[in-house]
Amino acid sequence: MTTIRIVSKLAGVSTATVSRTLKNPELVSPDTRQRVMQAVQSAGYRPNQLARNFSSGKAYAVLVLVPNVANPFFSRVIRGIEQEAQACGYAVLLGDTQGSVSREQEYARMGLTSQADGLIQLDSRYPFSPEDRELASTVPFVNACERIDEHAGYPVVELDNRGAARALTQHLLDLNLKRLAVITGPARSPIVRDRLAGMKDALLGAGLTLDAQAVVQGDFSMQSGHDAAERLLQLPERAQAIFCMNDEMAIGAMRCLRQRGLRIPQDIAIAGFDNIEFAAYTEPSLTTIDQPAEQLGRQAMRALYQLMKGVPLAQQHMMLSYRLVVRDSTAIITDKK
Amino acid sequence: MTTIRIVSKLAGVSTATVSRTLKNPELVSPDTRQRVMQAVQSAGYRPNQLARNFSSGKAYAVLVLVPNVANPFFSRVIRGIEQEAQACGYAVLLGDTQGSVSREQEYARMGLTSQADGLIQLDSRYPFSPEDRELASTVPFVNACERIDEHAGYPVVELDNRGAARALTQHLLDLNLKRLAVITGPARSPIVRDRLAGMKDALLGAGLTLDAQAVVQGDFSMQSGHDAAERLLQLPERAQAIFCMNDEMAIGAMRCLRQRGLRIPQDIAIAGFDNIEFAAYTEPSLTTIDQPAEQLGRQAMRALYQLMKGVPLAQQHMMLSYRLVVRDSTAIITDKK
DNA sequence: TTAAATGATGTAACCGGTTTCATTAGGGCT
DNA sequence: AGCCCTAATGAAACCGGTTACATCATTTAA
Repeated sequence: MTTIRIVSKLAGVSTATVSRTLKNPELVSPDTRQRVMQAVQSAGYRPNQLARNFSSGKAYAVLVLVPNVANPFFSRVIRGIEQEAQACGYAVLLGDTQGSVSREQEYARMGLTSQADGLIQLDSRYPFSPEDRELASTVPFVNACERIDEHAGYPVVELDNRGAARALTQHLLDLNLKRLAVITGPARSPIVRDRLAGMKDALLGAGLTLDAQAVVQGDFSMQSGHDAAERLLQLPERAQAIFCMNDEMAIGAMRCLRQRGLRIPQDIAIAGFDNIEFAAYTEPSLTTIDQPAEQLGRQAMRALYQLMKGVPLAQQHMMLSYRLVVRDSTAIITDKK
Repeated sequence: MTTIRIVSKLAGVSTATVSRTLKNPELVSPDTRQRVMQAVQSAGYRPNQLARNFSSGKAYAVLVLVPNVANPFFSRVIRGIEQEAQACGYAVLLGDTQGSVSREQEYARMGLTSQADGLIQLDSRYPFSPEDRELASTVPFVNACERIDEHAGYPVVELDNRGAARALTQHLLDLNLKRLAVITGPARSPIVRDRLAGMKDALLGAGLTLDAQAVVQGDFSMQSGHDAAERLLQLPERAQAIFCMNDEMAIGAMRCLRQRGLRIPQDIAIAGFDNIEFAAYTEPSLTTIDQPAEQLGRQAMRALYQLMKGVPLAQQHMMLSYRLVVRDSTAIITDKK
């Protein structure tokens, strides 16, 4: 391997000068600069990044913890993170935790060993193991999309989930649909609670309440949406609309409803959340809340970058706004008064 | 930061002994070992991975180049890579190239600067820039899913695309469908050519040929599938079945057909490729070729691991087998003779 | 004319592990 | 007792950059 010493010999200068030529050319006289560049060229020299990192004590890499890269929403968030990271001169280390706490903790350790300069967690858990907590307190950390439960205190970039759920519910109410059902995600998830709260906000405003039986839990998978819809159909009184807490579950639910011969939205309306690309291509197309996934990722990375530079964040809690996307799955004609 | 020297002081031994205790405990006497572990504990010592990497000359990281992480197929492949990498003690660096050659080359450079010990390319291009080629020849490299065009010579892990396309086409022919159309991907892609060849194999076997007009090019996006279907419908004679080279385009095409009031599969059958999760939830559900995406990823990572260890590969060309998944989009009842 | 400031470059320490080689102590054998 | 072998440990080099500090030449200011 060609090292800086070889190049310095070739150019007849010291290693310091070679280093300077490459990093701060303005500190070197023009003709020395030229001689060095010449030597770099002819030797095919590439500064060893490992040595640079070691020397600077930085890895120039951030670790992204995600429960599942194959999830269409998360993968978009990661895309956003990646773009911003690239722009900041950072590489992205991927940590697919598969929802496993131990894998998460194992990955998180990379923050303590300087393998990653910062962490972005897309799940609702503080990733460090209890015994690592104290050391971990100095590791730049940002939480995105999901909010960490517990006693918070971590920077978080998320959607206005409550507001979004409220707006979506209001949309359903505006269609004169009064008996609403909801397919939630895992109960431990703070965003599920936020969205539920938003839904109740809107119902309350209309003088309605949510029947406990009409709240069914899923796990954000299509299959679970399908199963949840099945359970909802067994209730004595059929809901007029189902609000699903992500698009995948809505897609699963829609399939179940169609199999039962129900027409969407005439017999029952459906709404999702996220606005994944497929939502526009379902039959019927899916009304949903658009989450600016890439934006969320970029914003999280930007915040992390601040932290890594040692700049305190202007605000710990960054909330991005949603957009209601009305499509055919709630296309009901009402006579507006 | 706690360093190995601090720990060595604490334990009253040399740094060498601390290092040995952590990496080769059997070289250290039991009571020294205990004393060192004690010191490690009380100091909260974590060996700096940056220093380890530098010292060993390895980054213990592999770079994955992907045109788009948000693609459901690629993200599954990445999942497979990640799992296997984790098992091999390697981290995964994500390089989303967005199809841009320059981003690709910029990332590939990480292989030359020791930031990554190996590369996996999921696109059909050799990622190094022309001036880097010579140096790059020593960088462990594996190509997966897509095959690099040119003068090959790189290890590749891919599906038996030709066989799969042949089987799928045969399935359509068995349903007594004779006028077939196809929505392809970008013409430069070798897998597109392979699949086209497989399709022609089957047609030839049935004494049929593919009408040049019935071959329409897409770009693997849903929108392009929609548009391509539109074009196919404008042909004088309507095809009886459309073979789409991925599921997304099939989904786009299906949407177009339904908008035109055509029934699937009665009026026109549809088949996709990949078997992404959504294929089972479309209306009607989609007949497709199942690609073992995670498998492809794992296999690619395993091959790369071999190369990084310096073990030559038993075979340069690894082909995984497909599985035909018949669903409703080709559910046509035929009277079997 | 001389002191001080500036610019260009070199020397060598440094980052935090790993590892080679040397040294020492202890055990077994003749 | 004397020798050899092995196990345990330490001293120090090393990995390849970066950078603080020293040095020297040249210019500027007084």
